[in-house]
Amino acid sequence: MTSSAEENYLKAIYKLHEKSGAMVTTSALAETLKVSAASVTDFIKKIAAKKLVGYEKSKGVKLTEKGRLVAVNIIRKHRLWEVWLVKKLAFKWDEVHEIAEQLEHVISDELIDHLDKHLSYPTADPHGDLIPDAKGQFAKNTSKPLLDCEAGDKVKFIGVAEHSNSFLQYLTKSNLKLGDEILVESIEEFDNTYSVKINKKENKTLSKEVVKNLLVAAGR
Amino acid sequence: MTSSAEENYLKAIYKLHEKSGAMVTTSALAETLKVSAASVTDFIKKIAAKKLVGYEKSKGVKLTEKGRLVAVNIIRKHRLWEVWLVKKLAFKWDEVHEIAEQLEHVISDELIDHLDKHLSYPTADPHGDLIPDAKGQFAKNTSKPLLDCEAGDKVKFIGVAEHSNSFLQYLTKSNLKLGDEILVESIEEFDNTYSVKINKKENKTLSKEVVKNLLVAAGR
DNA sequence: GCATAAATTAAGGGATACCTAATTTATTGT
DNA sequence: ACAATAAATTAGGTATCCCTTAATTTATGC
Repeated sequence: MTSSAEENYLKAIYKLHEKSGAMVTTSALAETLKVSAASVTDFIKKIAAKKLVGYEKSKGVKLTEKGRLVAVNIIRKHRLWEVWLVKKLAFKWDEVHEIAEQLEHVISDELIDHLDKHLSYPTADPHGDLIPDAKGQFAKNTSKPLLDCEAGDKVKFIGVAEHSNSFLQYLTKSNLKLGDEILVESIEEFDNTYSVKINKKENKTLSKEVVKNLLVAAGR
Repeated sequence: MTSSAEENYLKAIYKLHEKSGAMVTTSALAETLKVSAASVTDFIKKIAAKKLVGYEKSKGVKLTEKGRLVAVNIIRKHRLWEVWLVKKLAFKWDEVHEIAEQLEHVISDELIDHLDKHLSYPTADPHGDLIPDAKGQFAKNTSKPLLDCEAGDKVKFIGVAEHSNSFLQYLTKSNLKLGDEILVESIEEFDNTYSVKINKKENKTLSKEVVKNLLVAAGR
């Protein structure tokens, strides 16, 4: 049995590791989970005793295979619920995170299997984040930031690297949606502002901040 | 804010009151919630302090209007989730209770509103139990036990008075579903066994135990 | 190697929901 | 009416969970 708190710690460790590739530090966890470092050390000892993480004192933690499975399963549930909320319940992509945060802790593998089927086995959530399969496997990630593109590139908008409501709402307001085709017409070298054409129609200028957080795949 | 435990107490009080019409006793609650009577007395004091129940020492409790709203809202959520599980996720009617028991505690009125709409505002759950509206109002209950019918009556099977898996599975095995037409052909006076015809086709013999728990409405 | 930052230990707090045992209060049969 | 019995309450805890501050130890950067 894993409690919600445990699941949240494991999820946080997974995501922090994903970002840095290294062992996850106590302070990073304290920061993301909004608790004191002492609480983190405490809690880590508990989940280490359960073999969910490997812990090297003063160095940090990393997930064991067992812990990784729990974390990935929570991520799977979270993302499937988000798909459901958007696709079936007509929520906006900036409205689903908090609700999915609760739904992800509901226990029933059967439920998730049925939900997965009901949604026709989606591979990405409404923000383009990949959904691992029931065995914890992710499809290969083919996305890169639009910032890595050059003038002349024609790509497809498939995800966001930043999930804040304000960014999501900015995109909505700008009428940018997953699936849109983006043609890079020119890049201002001075400030990395991108001039792009969306879906062969609309011209837009995107700041570096935005371009950094738009994830795209080679268009075709 | 109400915790899951509180919600479960309120729901239990609601249902026990519904059954007996009287104040709900400590021992009845202890029995349904599988805790000691002392724990119930303890807990009751807490929810009484929150004005969720009226408490008369040694007499019992009843819901205040505030408590009734919380209870009815939980019942609403539970039943809507059950509808969803059966209608959209293809669960059987004997598989949904435990899952709904978890989902009912997820907090978000918006979520429930959207779910309600997604399901086209159902008025009954998969067992025929009425679903209160967002204001806590139930439609008028028109059902009665088949036991109250007489030979010659033609009625419609619209609910069950007993929710155990074994009874639900018995009905499934017997190919009896909500919506079926039941014509009472004869009643054995000795043991209250009913001979009925289902959907103008199939003849069945139903024991008193079964007949007591089949809820029907005047057919037409 | 020392100053600073990060992590850990020690000691404990508060919330939640539960328990047993002892006692009090109600109910019921005669 | 009252003794016997059943129901409810009080007293006095326990366990778990997850969190805290303060003090100390361990690592790291210059």
